[in-house]
Amino acid sequence: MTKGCPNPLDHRTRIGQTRREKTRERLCEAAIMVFAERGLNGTVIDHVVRQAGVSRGTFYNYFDTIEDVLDAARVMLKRELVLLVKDSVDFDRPPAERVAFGLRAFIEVARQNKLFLEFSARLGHQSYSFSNLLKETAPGFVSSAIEAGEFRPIPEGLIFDLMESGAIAVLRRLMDGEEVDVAAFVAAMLRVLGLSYEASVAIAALPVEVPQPAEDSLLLRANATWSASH
Amino acid sequence: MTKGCPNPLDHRTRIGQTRREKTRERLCEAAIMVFAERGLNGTVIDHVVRQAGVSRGTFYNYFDTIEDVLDAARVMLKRELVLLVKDSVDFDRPPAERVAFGLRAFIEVARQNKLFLEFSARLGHQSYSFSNLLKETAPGFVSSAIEAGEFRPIPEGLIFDLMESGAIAVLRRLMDGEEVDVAAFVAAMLRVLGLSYEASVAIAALPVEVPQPAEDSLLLRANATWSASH
Amino acid sequence: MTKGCPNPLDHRTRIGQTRREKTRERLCEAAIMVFAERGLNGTVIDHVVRQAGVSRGTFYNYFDTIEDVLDAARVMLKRELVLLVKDSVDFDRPPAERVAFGLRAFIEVARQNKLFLEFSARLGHQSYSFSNLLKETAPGFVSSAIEAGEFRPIPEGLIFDLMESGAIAVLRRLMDGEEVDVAAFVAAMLRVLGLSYEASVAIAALPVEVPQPAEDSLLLRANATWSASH
Amino acid sequence: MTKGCPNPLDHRTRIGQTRREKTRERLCEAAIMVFAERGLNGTVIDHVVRQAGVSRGTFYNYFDTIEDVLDAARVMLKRELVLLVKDSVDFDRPPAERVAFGLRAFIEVARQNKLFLEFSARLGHQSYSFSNLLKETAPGFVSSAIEAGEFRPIPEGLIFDLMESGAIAVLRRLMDGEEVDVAAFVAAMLRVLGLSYEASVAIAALPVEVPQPAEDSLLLRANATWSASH
DNA sequence: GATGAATGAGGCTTCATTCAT
DNA sequence: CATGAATGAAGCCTCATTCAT
Repeated sequence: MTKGCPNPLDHRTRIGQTRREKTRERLCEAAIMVFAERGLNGTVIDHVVRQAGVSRGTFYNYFDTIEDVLDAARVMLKRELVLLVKDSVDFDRPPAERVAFGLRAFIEVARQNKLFLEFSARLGHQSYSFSNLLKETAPGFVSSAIEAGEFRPIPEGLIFDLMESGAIAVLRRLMDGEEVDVAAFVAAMLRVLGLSYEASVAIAALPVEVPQPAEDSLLLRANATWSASH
Repeated sequence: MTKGCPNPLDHRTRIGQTRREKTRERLCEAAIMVFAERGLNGTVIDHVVRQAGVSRGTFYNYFDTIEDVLDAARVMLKRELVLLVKDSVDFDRPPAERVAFGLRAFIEVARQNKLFLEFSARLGHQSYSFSNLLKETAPGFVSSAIEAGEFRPIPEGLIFDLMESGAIAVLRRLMDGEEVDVAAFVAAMLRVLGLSYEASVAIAALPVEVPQPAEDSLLLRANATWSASH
Repeated sequence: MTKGCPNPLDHRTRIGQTRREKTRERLCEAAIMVFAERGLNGTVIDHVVRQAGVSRGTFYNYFDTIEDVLDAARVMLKRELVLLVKDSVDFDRPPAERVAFGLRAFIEVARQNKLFLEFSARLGHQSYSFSNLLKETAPGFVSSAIEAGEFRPIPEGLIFDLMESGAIAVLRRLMDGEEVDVAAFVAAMLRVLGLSYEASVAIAALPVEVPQPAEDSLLLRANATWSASH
Repeated sequence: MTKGCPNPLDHRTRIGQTRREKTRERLCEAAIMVFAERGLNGTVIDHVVRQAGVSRGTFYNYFDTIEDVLDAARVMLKRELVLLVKDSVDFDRPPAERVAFGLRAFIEVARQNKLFLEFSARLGHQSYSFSNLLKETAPGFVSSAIEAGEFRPIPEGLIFDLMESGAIAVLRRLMDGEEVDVAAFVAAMLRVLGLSYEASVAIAALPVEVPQPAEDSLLLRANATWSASH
């Protein structure tokens, strides 16, 4: 209550927590870069701490295993991606278009963000996964569309699995530098959902606006740091 | 001692090669079992040689790295699978049915052979892969069907990727003990190829005969040994 | 605010010293509990500061090493024990009875105070030691009794060593939950001092009143806290 | 069965086992030296392997922890000591003399073998222990003597504990370079067993022949190596 | 060829200690 | 004084690889 001299303990605590949070983020960012480059199995704690510029001991103040930091990194990435993809989808459009835009937005973000591409492709289904993203972005979305007669019946778990595993297969090709017909992939998924061949191709061909990550986003910052050294 | 064996060196050589081949197979079999249980990263050479009942040094007489023995094991498995799946497909049937039968045969073999299921699901796209299998079983098969108007246009690489990644996703669910609607998966793939929803569902529902591996096949022998200890 | 406190600096200093002393005691108490549980080698500074509820850095304001805090704790315990055992010994009794009472009082205190038992048994001869206690309680006591013809000649150092090492062996058995014939131990020590078998057994069998630690003693407080979590 | 060419496998196996046993002994010997110098807690695996002149990895081919090698070393030492002390005791002598000779032999061996002294004193009751030695050398020996009326009643466990803890206290004094009246200690133990003061002193004063370890004994070899570097 | 003991680089983990706030 | 984040030395342990028999 004393003006001009708030509880010094609180102050110290706040400072400490801020610093703590910052270090944690540095570790996650570093982990993303290392994972992107070496995959989960090629990554050891030493790589991460060196990339983060902290000491080995510091790592253990925040995580117990290399998997733990991957989990944390995944969560951070996912948070940003959900926002990003959500932005790119117009909720007034019919379900098929929303699926098409979401898938393409996801792939385009990866295509334009090499770090993210490597991370997602390499980590495969262990990484942030599209199906989870879809579930979080729009839970029950497919089911309702099926009930509404927009899609034909298919188990929701299956369509999520196919989208995720398919998207990762696409990213893997992109990472290897191969040409990929993204529209064909999107159209295929739409047919899985019951659309006719013609409709699937038409909707998959609609122009899509690729969402741009915010200037200060983890995605952009990490990509910048990472690209600098490649 | 052997009548009609003029050159003892030849004999010894032949005997030696037989023994050599047998040891190699033992190592591969052992590797499959260990990989099925622990995945690629959990597996170390010691596990394999102990399972095979040979000495550590012997391993290096046949392979250089743990990946090498995995490769060899993959090849052996694939050889058996190609035969198995080929058997189950009647080449007089229309392409859609052949795709449906092939996919289902593959999944059913895995469902009935726990060792193979674990191996394929765990190794994921690193394992023997379905798309490779498809390519080897019937190269150009999809393209011709497209040209013949049986399927609608789609890049051959893409459809292979989707089938492989989708099939592995299915196996992973099976391995986790989840219920999987295999027919729905097969129907989805048929729609990707351009069939109508009704046709896809109808063909996916056709009864399929699961091919049985030969008594002395690697698949069956290894599965028996492995199941004995689980 | 305090009436009759002319020099605020003195006041602050005094307050500070009080606080300082209290923190020091908290650390010692905590150390005793941790040592009792994990022994010297299993104990790390972190355990102690967490038990004491202070920060890691604070530890270094009071001690340099983990051994230092053990030393301090030992001193505190010993101070209390000397008083306790002294109370239980009637100085008008003959030397043999005083030895018997002292030994039994010591062992009974440990028997009734689980924390102290674990601490003493685990730390062994590194802990507060009985021979030191004896020396401090009654220096020269044995020598005089020998000169007075109450005991038979034996090097004072040796008898102290035997009592200490023997008592700790007894405590160790108690800690392991074994039955221990304390009277037999006491009688044995009396025979070492030259008493006849019959006399030793008779005196060791005399009823002894176990001294009770004061309500606010370190012994009782720490034991309470510690017992609460076991 | 073939003369002149016994099974080569057997031969190799035998060679291997011999080598294996030798390395194991080297590690134990090394461990004894290191423990003697630094105690259990000051000893780390690196010290032992360096002393043994083998690689770090080799250690793990034989033991899992530093405690394990201590156990093994204890067993080896004990085996030698049992023989040594047994030799020094004339089984025709009365029980009191046998106890006296055994105790003195043990202490004299330690006094003349610096390595063994340090090892026993430092490891304390964790080390090879006298009471175990006594139990193994002559199980039930004390009980029978009590029944025969040679000693007075005392729990066997207690007398063993007192002898062990007392002997170690004596060794500790010796290690610290203090003068120790070994005869007084032995006499004390005899009085514990019920002998009169005069008898105890008389028997403890009997001349004792110190047993000499065999030339190729672990005790002598290790002591030589160790003394060379002190 | 087969064997398995020995090796040592590489990664993991703990914990005493420092120091800015 | 108290705090706790950061540090890095020190020890632990695994495992691919070599090599004498």
